[in-house]
Amino acid sequence: MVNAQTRSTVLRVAQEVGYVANASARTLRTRSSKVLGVVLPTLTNPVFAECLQGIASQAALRGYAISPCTTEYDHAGEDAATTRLLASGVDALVLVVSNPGDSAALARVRQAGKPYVLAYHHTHEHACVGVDNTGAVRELVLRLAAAGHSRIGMVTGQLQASDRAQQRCRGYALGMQAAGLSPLPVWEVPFAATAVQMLQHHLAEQAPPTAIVCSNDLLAIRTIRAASLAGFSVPADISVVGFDGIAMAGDLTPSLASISQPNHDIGSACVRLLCDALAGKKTLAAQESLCLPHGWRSGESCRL
Amino acid sequence: MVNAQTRSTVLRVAQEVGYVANASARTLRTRSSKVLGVVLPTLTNPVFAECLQGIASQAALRGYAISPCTTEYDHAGEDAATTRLLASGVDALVLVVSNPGDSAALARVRQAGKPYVLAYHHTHEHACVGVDNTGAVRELVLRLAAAGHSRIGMVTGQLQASDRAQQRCRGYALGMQAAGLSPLPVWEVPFAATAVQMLQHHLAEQAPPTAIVCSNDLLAIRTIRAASLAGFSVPADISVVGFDGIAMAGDLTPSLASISQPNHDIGSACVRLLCDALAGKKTLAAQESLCLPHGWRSGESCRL
DNA sequence: TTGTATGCGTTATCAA
DNA sequence: TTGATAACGCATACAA
Repeated sequence: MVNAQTRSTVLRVAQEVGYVANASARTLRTRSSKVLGVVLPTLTNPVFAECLQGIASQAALRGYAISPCTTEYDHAGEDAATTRLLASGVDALVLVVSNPGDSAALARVRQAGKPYVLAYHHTHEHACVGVDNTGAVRELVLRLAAAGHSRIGMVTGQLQASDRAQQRCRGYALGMQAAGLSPLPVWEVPFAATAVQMLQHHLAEQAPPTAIVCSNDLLAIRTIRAASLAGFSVPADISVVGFDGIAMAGDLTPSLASISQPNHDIGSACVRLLCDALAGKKTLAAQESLCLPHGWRSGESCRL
Repeated sequence: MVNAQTRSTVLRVAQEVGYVANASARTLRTRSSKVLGVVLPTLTNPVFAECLQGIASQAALRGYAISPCTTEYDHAGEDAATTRLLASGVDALVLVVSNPGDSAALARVRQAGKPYVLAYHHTHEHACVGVDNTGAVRELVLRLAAAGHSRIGMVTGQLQASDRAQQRCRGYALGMQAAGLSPLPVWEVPFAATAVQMLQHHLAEQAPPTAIVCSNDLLAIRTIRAASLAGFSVPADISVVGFDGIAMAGDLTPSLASISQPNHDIGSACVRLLCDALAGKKTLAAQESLCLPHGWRSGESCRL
């Protein structure tokens, strides 16, 4: 309700003097920052970087800025990141935590009363967007078994640092059971570079697996390296499969076979849920959770 | 200047009611947000993710939060990111742009009068923290020549999207000249997945190079794939060297040889410069620029 | 359609 | 050492 004449004049002058609205003042007054907080374990794992791209582009579409924070897989880091974001006045949060069950950070967010959604998780206690980790691995193990593999192994990162890893290991156990095979002990390795040595050591066992399922792509890359160092050829001696479907997988040699997650879509779906909730001034219910379909990215690392 | 008694009471009550200072109000009043803006091309290239880690940890140490933004190597993206960060009230900026020479974003920052520093760049017009791109490649080419390579090629991403790439190509030219070799035409490929096909096509030429220098590690990974698809063995037929020294390089098979940059340190050095400038209420001069030493990460991909 | 006053939560200034 | 008051820049409600 302003004269077109006046409007254009104001706009022109604003342009001329390079006026930009002060976000802090606006936030203070409106009690809404138009910023979404994002809590991720790390950005050096491309999975999360890809997801963040999805978050960023969708947020931009809906007129929101984002504020990403990493926890480095650390419990205290999760807490620090959430506290900081909450204090900075974000309107809502996307989180990837170690374990939603015992997360102090999550409790804090919940208490703050802001809408939030967990990415990559899968629990009935919170609104989540992810894939069926357990089902995906179970299905893969069955396919490997059908292809003739009987000694199928599993490699995972530190289980306590990720409920996703736990679910994937569960899928391994279920798959082996369904295939009538006896599961091998899961190889749990640290995130550090020592993982390769450790895997190499495991592979030196008599009768190593002929197929190895890894709980993420970065681990799969290290498993391939360990196999190579141990004198095995991939996939001739050992098939290796990852989980995540990071973009780089297809550029590796051998190309990496992987259960792929729609990382970009997981991110954008999270933002969509949050923005819809914010638009309706509602908080997000666990019922709103989305289980997105996983895919299969075939690759030379796996004989199937 | 407050009674210790009063102080503790206030602190206790604040704790009890879960008081957290409102960042927007504080920023509005003090005209200082204690936030550093970070403008990066992308986070799906691990180089920048690693650098961001360095930025984040150093910033935390100095009591600053960070606000990262990606441009996706887009000129308009640079502009949008900078505008947004400036409006959001950051105290200073770390930037990685396509080309400092013609960057509208940089002009904007400069005009805003906030301290800023360019990461990975190397120019006398601005405060920079980076490595000697040209010298590093030149030196490598000489070493390759000394090892008996005479057909040495160069692969780069889109030159206009990165002055670093331009400087590295220049290093290639200088190195070939110094070695008394005639430089081959530089292979410039897009960031897209079609890069592999393109490289494969190039490699099908009669007498392909026996050594290829790539302007970054992601390209080197694709070059190795292209070589493999074209029927060449790395490094038996072709040696491949990257640039960046991303952490993952050592986990690949073959492990990737690379000119390594101290990505973490580049990030933390940027923050150190900015915080010192902020503490002294000064702006940053180009004289403050830092040229950090590059390294050589040997790897199986290169016969040297 | 335009102008004016008030308050968001904090810090800084000044008086007590 | 403490308490009261103004101002940061914006949005809103209301008056003109």
